[in-house]
Amino acid sequence: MEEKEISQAVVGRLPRYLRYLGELRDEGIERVSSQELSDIMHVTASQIRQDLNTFGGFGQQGYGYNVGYLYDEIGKILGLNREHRLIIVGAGNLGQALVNYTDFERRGFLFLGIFDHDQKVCGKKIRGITVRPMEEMADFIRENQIDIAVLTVPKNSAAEVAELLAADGIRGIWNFAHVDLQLPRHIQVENVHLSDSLMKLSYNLASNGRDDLQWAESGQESRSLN
Amino acid sequence: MEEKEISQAVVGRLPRYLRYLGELRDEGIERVSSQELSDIMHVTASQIRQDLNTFGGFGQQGYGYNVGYLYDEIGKILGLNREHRLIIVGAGNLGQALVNYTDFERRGFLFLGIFDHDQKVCGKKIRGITVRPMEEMADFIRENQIDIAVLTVPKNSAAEVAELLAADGIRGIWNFAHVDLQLPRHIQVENVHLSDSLMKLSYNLASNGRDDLQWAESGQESRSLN
DNA sequence: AATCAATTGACAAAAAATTAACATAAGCGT
DNA sequence: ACGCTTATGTTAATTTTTTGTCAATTGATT
Repeated sequence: MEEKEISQAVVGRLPRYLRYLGELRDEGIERVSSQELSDIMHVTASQIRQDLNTFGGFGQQGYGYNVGYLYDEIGKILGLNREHRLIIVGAGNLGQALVNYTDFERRGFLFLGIFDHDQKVCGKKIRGITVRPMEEMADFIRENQIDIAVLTVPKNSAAEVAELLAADGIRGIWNFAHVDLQLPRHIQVENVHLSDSLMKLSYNLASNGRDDLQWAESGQESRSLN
Repeated sequence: MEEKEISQAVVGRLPRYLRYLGELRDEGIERVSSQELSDIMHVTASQIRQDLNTFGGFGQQGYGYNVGYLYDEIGKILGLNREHRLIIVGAGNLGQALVNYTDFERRGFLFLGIFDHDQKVCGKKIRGITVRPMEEMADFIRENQIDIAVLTVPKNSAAEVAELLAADGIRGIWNFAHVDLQLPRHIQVENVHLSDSLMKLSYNLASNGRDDLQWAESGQESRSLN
């Protein structure tokens, strides 16, 4: 299945390509060259071509790239062509905020369950989804073929809960807890360490004045955040 | 002031060093070698020494690093020794969740104001902070010496609001809106593009089975955020 | 049909980041 | 005090990432 080990740096840029291609598509633009995209996105045309070619020849010499086609292909690469079934673990403020953010659903990320240790919030409904006690989680994951768990529990219980999730057959964890999870390698972990991000901003404020690139991309770090 | 242009890759790793050093310190451990830290954090000892030396010689040959001292120094580098004064712009679910997350305050990031366009939420109190109308924002920023704005408005109004903030003298923007902001270079922007992060996770699930590193760092990265 | 302009995909070069190696300095034990 | 061990800071090597270049291919134009 796998070809030759694609770097996370490249993968991290794909969502941004997708976003700009979506905008072009919505404007009714059918074709785009790497140079045009370069001008809009402020990355080199060479990098765009290199990145896209990592996954295949989506363009045509002398023509450029078909916006709609490229959009779809990148979406497929990112796994957006298939449905993802998620649960939120930890019904605190952040967990609730994520459930209420409907953009994810439009991308095929379906929030199917919410779990919390606290009996007081169990039973409460958030956007139509009932908060359930942790005890029901294992069965729920299996019965509803959940593949991703969003971990929004306090940092001191994160490791423990993550191990439960791993045991219950979860394939990926979107980790908002401020710890590094140690799990079997077949389980994918994507960290969102908000305080790390804020500290990076703080650093860049402190070491001010420098002519940093304003146009960095998120993650990796943009530079931002990432 | 500035020495020789420090890479964002290095900066992005500092918060993680800080986190592990804080844990060691809390355990009462006074000294640590790059090799010990390497074992705990799963990065090479060489990288740790290289990273730390970017900012100065914090260690001592034959001894290692003093945990408390190193912790403090990294904190200073990240600007955590001084107070940061923030406002939240956009009192939606995410904005409210961030205000309620008290860990930031412990690091010296003080939420002093919340602003929203919607008259219905104005006047509401979130953790003691009153939501104010956007019209009052400019004065508030000046009167309270706000340096960072947390941008949690919908993506279609983000650019507009960001320009207001820039005009009002904000120095940094922590941007949760799913757009790239185009602002004067002296304004630092740190992006948190959550959907990008989720797509990365989706990719790594799709291209499964690969023996990806379980121990990647956030941002950037890491394969996280950032 | 033939030429011209545009633009990719591939390869090469350059730059950046990571890892390795090692000389040097500090502590520790005898 | 002396030698041995430890572990940094630094330089060098390696690897990865990014950027530049160009032949080859397509579409447009005459």
